Amino acid sequence: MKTVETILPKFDSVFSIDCVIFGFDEGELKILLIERNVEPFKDWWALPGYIVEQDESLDNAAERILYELTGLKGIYMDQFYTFGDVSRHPQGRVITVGYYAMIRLSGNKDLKPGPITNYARNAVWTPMGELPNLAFDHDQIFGRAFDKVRNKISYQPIAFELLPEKFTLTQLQHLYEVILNKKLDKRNFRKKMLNYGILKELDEKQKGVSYRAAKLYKFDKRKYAKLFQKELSFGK
Amino acid sequence: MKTVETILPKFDSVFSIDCVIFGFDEGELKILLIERNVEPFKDWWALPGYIVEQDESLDNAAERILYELTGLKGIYMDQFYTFGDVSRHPQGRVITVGYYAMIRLSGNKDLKPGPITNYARNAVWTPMGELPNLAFDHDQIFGRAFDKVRNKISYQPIAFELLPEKFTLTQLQHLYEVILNKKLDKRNFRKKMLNYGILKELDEKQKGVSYRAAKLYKFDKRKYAKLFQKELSFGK
DNA sequence: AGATAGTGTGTATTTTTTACACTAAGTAAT
DNA sequence: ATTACTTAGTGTAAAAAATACACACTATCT
Repeated sequence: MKTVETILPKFDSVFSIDCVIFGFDEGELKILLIERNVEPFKDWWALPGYIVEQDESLDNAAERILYELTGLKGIYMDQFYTFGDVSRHPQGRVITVGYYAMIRLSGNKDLKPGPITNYARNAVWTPMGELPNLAFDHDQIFGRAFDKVRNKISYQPIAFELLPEKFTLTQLQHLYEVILNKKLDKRNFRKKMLNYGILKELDEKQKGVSYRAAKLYKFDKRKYAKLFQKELSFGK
Repeated sequence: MKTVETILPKFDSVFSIDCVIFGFDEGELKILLIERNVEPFKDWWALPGYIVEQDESLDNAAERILYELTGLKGIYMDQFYTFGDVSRHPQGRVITVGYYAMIRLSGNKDLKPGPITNYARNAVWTPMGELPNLAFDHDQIFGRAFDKVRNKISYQPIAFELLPEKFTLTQLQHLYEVILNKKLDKRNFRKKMLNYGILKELDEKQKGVSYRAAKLYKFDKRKYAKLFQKELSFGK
């Protein structure tokens, strides 16, 4: 640390955004990590993040960072916490605002691989079970993001952001199970989910599976909006 | 706004803390507001807040601001959101981290009146029903803090931070009613609250009331710690 | 034709939440 | 000491929500 500080210029105060970008693919929950190509923490894996420009709001900065990295716009993002320990960055005072985002990975044609900049050599969707130690306090940032998501999924329909537009109830249940880290009862899950009345049953079935194909459903935003006043409770 | 900008020096980027300080007294929920004595928004009411120093963490800064204003330490504080719109401060880019705090007002001997500095001419505990329009985006900040508290009180025992150490069940219920903004059933409330097993019944009774005195209770931190893994649900 | 793998469905039990009203205890006034 | 007043304190029944649990069906593959 000391060496780094003396080699690199010091700066005063900066704010940055760090993003925990969740993706769900083939039943697996992943997050997008970049491999740093600059000091400090060169060669470490880290959460994608960047300095907030003078003329952009925090929300815009988060969207911009996500766009630069994935080519996607209009993604669900949510601010969850701000990290401001004095020495969280070895080069100076950096206060960082944490955002998480949720992306449909399966069959998402718009999704570009992260552009390789001089600060990130690599961007990789990393399964939750295989996370390396991250640079700075990013382990802590990730932990808090995941806590927030786990909590939020229980009362807000954010799971749908991770699924393809048409999905089966089993896929939905698996996603809940992965995030909540517990098995749910199939019959009870379906009963509850269908009872909310926010799913639209389609006339279509799953394709390309070597067993009985399941019905496909869609999240019904209209119906959800109507129920919005009442807090729902999912997956508990 | 334009005038202010031209009179006062511009600065680049700063982060600040703004505090929503809740107090509960005689059945009334209040927040601590200061009356600004400097531009911009001179003479307006505002949330207490200040610039974060280079060498202090966000949490420390929040504690410091609270201490300077009330003389209290060790108060329950919680970060709830960070506000970063580009033009939220007319003089430059100020990103502000919102914290809320909870203080027992009734009989709190340590509580000093806020010191009058050159930036705040006055500090006043203002009942929730009588809030004026606030400076900057402080209305919005307050709103989010209150939402957070309303939500948090339903599953975490933060209400006790606002009550005196010894309190009656009716006082506790009133506090929930004020925060949740709805009447609760007396029998159901008591049943539920006592069932959690986190209250300790004392051998004492309320004094100085002109009617039958109620039993006093204490929040039992030990028992709560044991139950902590389970999420509790209060007041729903 | 049979093996395989996941789909889809109902009921009984327990737990939690809700609704609801009167008596008891202490204080204050006469 | 009687009375009026005000809040404390208590239980039960009904409704709603959560849980536990197992098997027949259907599509595909060989």
